[in-house]
Amino acid sequence: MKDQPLTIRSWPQGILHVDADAFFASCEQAVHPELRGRPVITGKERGIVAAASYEAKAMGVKRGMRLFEVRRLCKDAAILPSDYETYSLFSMRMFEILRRFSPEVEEYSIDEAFVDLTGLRRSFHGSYGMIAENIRQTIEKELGITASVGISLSKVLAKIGSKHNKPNSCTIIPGRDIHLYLRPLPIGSIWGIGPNTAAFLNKHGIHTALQFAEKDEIFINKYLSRPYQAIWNELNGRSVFPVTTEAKNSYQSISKAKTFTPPSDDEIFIFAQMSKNLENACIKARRYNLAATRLIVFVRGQDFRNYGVEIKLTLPTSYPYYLMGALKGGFTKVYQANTPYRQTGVVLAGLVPDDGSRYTLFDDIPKIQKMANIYEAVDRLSAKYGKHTVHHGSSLPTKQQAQHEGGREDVPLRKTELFKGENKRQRLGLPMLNIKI
DNA sequence: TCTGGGGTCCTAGGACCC
DNA sequence: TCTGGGGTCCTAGGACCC
Repeated sequence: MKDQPLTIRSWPQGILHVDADAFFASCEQAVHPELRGRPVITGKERGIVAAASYEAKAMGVKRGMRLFEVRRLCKDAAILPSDYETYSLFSMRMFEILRRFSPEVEEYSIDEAFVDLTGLRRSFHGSYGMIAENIRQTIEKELGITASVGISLSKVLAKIGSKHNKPNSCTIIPGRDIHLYLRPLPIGSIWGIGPNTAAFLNKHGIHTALQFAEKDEIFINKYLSRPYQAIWNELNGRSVFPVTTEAKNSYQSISKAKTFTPPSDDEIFIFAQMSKNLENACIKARRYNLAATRLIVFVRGQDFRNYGVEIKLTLPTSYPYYLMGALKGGFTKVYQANTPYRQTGVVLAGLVPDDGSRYTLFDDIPKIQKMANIYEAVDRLSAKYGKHTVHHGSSLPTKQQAQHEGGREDVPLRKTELFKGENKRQRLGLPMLNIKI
């Protein structure tokens, strides 16, 4: 077999998973005490439920539900726009609490973390279960939000634990009890097993997590790829996924997509959405000092399928000015006239550190330097006066549309000299800067 | 069930080389 | 020109996650 054997740690682990309960909604309730005990929903800005408090869930509200449906289900629901800055603060404070217990904390997402407690029982004078319960209580006491924790021998088992008795729960899964927890769980509910793999396993008579865990290694290695072999080991109490401490400070790719309701077949409008996506993605890339070597342009039609092309860039860049030509080219390939689209998106891929040293003999270095200066200024202005204070003229038609829809971008626009003849230039794919005053 | 906006990693297969 | 073995790199696309 060409595959390397999986590395399995041979000593017993104490892996904790922390999962905040209805995180966004809980943060709102912690900040606004008058909302406690009431159904709270966030996601107002997108028109769908991003998070629902347990009071709202009890009334049948689900993630992704349209807000008009929510209003029908519970009239007294507080529907709020998502306030990511506040949630990030709560998130950081939660991680800070966890680091008091162990330096090995993996910030898995805004509301989830893994903590490796292996070897710490002695210093806390108690069992892993007691440490876990202590962590849960500290979060509740200090942050005013609740979390569910699970502790076991591996990350996959810890995840099962935190989900077991949500909300506000602490579940310990010792090695000898693993089978009790796995028996009732459908295989598709296991972290890392999606609908496709679940369907495949069902065909082989595997329906529960326990049946999967009990399957012999020969079967697992013959029919499944490495990630699933790893899950199989983890379910059997053999830890293979390490708790990774490094904070995320880079990206493989950066994407931006926007769905519009209703769908549109207006080429100018759709391209403007693209252009805006590109600018947003570039802003993020510049913030992390990254430059793209590939640009992916895609649209999604009413059939919910994505149609995209990938364009290789001659020079790594994070400046829309240099990407506008590629964007236009990609768009022309992907866009079909008289077809309604519901979404556009771009992906900046093949990201490399933007150290400014990647030029060839033929590049116009003074011009590149000038662009760098311009965008540096753009980023500074945006930081000071808000996103898109300065943007490309080709992104403008989205604003007009937003006004029609009564969207949030209702700042009146004043056209400057630069902005004249927008459509013509835009059709030609010429990049432009438009200054919003 | 198909909600929306981010992401990651893995694998198979082709191109190319010796 | 084809035969065969073997390796590496890249890309497209699949599958999952929150």
